[in-house]
Amino acid sequence: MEDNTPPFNSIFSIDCLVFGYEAGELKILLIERSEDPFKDWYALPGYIVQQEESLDHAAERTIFELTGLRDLPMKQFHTFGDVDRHPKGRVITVGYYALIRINAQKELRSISSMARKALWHPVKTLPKLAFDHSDIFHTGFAKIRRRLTHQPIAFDLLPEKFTLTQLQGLYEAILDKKLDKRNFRKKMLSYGYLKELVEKQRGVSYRAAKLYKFDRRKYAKIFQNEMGPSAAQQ
Amino acid sequence: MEDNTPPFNSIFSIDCLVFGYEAGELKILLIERSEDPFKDWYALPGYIVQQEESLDHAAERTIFELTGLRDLPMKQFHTFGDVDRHPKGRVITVGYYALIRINAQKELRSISSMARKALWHPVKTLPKLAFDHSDIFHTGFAKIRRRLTHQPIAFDLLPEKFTLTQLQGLYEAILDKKLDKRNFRKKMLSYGYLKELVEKQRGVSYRAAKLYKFDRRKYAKIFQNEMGPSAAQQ
DNA sequence: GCAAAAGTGTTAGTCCTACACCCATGA
DNA sequence: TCATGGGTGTAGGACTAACACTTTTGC
Repeated sequence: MEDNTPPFNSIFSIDCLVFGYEAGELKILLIERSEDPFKDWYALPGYIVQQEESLDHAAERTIFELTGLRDLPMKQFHTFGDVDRHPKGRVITVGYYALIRINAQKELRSISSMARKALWHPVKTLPKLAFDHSDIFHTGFAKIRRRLTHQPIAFDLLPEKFTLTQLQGLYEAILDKKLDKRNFRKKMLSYGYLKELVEKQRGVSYRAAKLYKFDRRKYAKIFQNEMGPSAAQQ
Repeated sequence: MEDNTPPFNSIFSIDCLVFGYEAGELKILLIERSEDPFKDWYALPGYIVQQEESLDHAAERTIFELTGLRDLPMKQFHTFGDVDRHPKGRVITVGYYALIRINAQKELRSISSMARKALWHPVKTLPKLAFDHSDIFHTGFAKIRRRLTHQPIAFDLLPEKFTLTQLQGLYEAILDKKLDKRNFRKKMLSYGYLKELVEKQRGVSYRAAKLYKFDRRKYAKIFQNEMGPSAAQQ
């Protein structure tokens, strides 16, 4: 790692875990760094927080600039402040996560001059990341896994209309274990916030499955007290 | 609020929620500010994070300087970074909490020149706090309430030896609701991490209750997977 | 002996888990 | 007609919630 830029004093930044789900796999958005330190390494997309900008805003801006998506429910999960986490100076970073629908059509933009490109990478086979980004990933992913059981965050990853089997596949990908089909369906439907559509799956060479929608309105009514991150945005 | 000190640029700080339990009440450590802004207001004890100091270290230092207690399990819970949360400049602050045993003998020291004194204040009747400290309090307290049901954090607040009724009183103080005596005892004992002592309560004018200890070793064995904050320190 | 808290079981309802077969569809 | 996933019910065990009386102790 060569480095000839001058050192700096304290700054803060945000780093984002952006999860997506594609081809039955859970993926995360990474950038490939084009500058030292950690030139050519993969890293989490991150940004320095600007003087007149809240943390939440910085996180949303990062996602927007990478994916073109606005108003995503970004959630803070932990702040990393070890003295030596950045070789060039003191950087305290706030970890955020978002769960989004991958839009295969839309091209990813590089987030800054530091990044050669951005890409979706399966979480199952993540390489070592720059800085302490591997730690950040593990901390955040563990949090999401715990949250999944209590809050309806999975729907942010799926297309608007989905089958119960797709939903189950997603749960299995996040929790990394097989679930029982009958129990899973019973439980999901018992929550009462899935809306069954008349529309069915099309273009499959087997019995077409019913499609469902996540009904935010119903969810909010049912769980008025313990608001989930998805519900929080309305 | 008068203020004639010069403004500053970005700095980071930590603010601590230090909980204690005394006389059947849940209390929190506050300082009374002796300087503008928010002169004479109550505030959370907080500190600026020094250049060569990790966030965790700054939090532990704060507690040590106020209470003389070392090596407490300080836990980060959220970071607050709104642009205008401090009238004198940009201050991003990381919220930490700790649960400790109040030692009535030991006098509290003021944490800095900014604070006239430090005191234990019941959480039930908290006044408005300086800056956004009321928000910080509510966010952190909500987190602890949720955590209490899953993790054995209550024992940090009690004396080493305690009765089941004392333990129940503490749970009731934190959750702010009455619990059923028989069910509470059954459940607590079923966890298997309470050690019954031969020693009994003394000096009470009614049937003396059995004393118990929280057995960290047993707890760690039973819940090797999902480590709690108390277990984390060994 | 009285006041005050300690201590103790059972029942009904709910939730969780494990488990296997027939159905509808397109190729 | 076959391959593929879609869709369905039950029974046993575990956990939860509700509920009231007797025991021990110090004064």
